[in-house]
Amino acid sequence: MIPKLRLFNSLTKQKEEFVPINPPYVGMYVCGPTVYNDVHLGNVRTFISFDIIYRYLLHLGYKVRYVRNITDVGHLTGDTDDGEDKIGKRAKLMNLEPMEVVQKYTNGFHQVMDIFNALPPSIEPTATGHILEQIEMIKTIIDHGYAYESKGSVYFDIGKFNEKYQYGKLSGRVVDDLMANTRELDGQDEKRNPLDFAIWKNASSEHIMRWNSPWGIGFPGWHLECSVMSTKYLGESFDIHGGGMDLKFPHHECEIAQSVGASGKEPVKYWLHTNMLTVNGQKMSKSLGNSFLPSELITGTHELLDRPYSPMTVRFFMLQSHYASTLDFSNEALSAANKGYKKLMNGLKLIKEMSFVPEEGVAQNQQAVDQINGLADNCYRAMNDDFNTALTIGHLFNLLKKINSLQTGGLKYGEIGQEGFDKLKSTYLSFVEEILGLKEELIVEPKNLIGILLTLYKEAKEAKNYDKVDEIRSLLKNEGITLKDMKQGIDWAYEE
RNA sequence: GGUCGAGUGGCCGAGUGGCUAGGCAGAGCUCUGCAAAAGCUCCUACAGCGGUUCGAAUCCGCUCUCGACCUCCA
Repeated sequence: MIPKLRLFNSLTKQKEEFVPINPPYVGMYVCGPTVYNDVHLGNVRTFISFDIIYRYLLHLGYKVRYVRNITDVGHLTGDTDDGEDKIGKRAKLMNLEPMEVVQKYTNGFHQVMDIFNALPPSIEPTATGHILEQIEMIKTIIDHGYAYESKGSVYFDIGKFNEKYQYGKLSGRVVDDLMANTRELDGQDEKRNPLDFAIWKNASSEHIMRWNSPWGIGFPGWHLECSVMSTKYLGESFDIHGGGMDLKFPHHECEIAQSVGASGKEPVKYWLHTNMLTVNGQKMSKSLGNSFLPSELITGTHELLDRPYSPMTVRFFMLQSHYASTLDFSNEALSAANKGYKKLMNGLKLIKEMSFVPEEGVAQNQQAVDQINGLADNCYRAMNDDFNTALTIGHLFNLLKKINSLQTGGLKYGEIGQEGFDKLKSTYLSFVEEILGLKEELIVEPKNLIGILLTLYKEAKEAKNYDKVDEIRSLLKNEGITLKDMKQGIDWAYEE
């Protein structure tokens, strides 16, 4: 008996059985990137974590609508209200339209997701594409009495909200404590309470990204888009909301407040938070200057790297830890992951080519069959326990031993029988490829392989081994490659 | 300062009361034209101190160390 899927709900701080609101449909919303510059590996980790969750839910047969937004409204660069926003600033710097900046980094983000083999979400809405809906939600929140206008901006009224609801319950904050700890910030005089946050912000003259609204020209608050787009595509209450730990407060807290303020309903059943990727024990972040870009990793050009690492190596490395644990990024750990990943891939290559061979006179080895079945169950058990990919991989390595033993003859096909073999093959394939999203990376360049064949061709020719010469020529011709014996030497061309 | 989390063998990293996690590195063996791969075996740890318990890495308390959030951040 394999226990059902359970996941750690940040809201209740407990592992709970996963029961969708409206099975077999599952709504999942994940906070996507702000596209004002390149995503780094810390960002990638979160998206890979949710990719696994998405893939596993699909594998279990759920009809998942996975919504991941693109934040393309520029939000303020710091805690001072100087009117400058990240995308606008970048646009000025690069002499581009803000939407060019947005497009550039959105494209880059998609490329990165692709090389790490993350499935695209079902819907990828943008904040700028939902300005009208955001204005509508602001109106509703104002109507409900949880927001007020002040000097062309609209603020969420935490004091009012907290009379009926509990602001801070997700991140464990207490409003009174927060009040005692607030700092002096610009623009606070517009607010009734320092904790109040902007859901619409009046645009200063230098602010490029701006829209008309009932409160004047401005732009929506950062937290609002997620409430709006999750509601639009998943409903007022949906199953899973995910994001990095660092978004828990204030972003997700504000999201809850806005959604509750608008609909009166609890928006999210299960909150999932991924932990940080660290470097030497410290959170990877741009401001600390310790972040790695995917491109620096693949080319090995980052100063902290002593060699390049492939995207799948990194994906595997990340899956060897649990999504809710911090993971430290280092050369040693990556090198170890690289070898482990290749070992797993060699198994994948083998099992794909293997098929059951009936053997006469070989007795079934019940222990081996039980081991295979047990390991297959363990893979599900591990994934069902809050998506424990690290443990799943451990079980896969044990299954791999069976595959290798079959290959070398240490274990006979007859011993495990057709059923045992099928179980081994289907489990390994579906967990490695479909669920963990790991794929083989053929690292050789086809042109280099052709070069090797040309060398053999040349040697055969020099040895006057014309049968071999003809064979090589004919084999290459089958692949659409013509050999050219010229005075200057041997070369090849695409067959015309 | 407030809130929360973490400290596991040479390294990474699972594990929440008793049962071999796993990977990498290291040692030995088998196989082998060479080389590799693979298989088998070994190395069996839980920050410190106390407590609960028949039994604790796992629960409780204290101490030390580290980190995250409290401001944009995956």
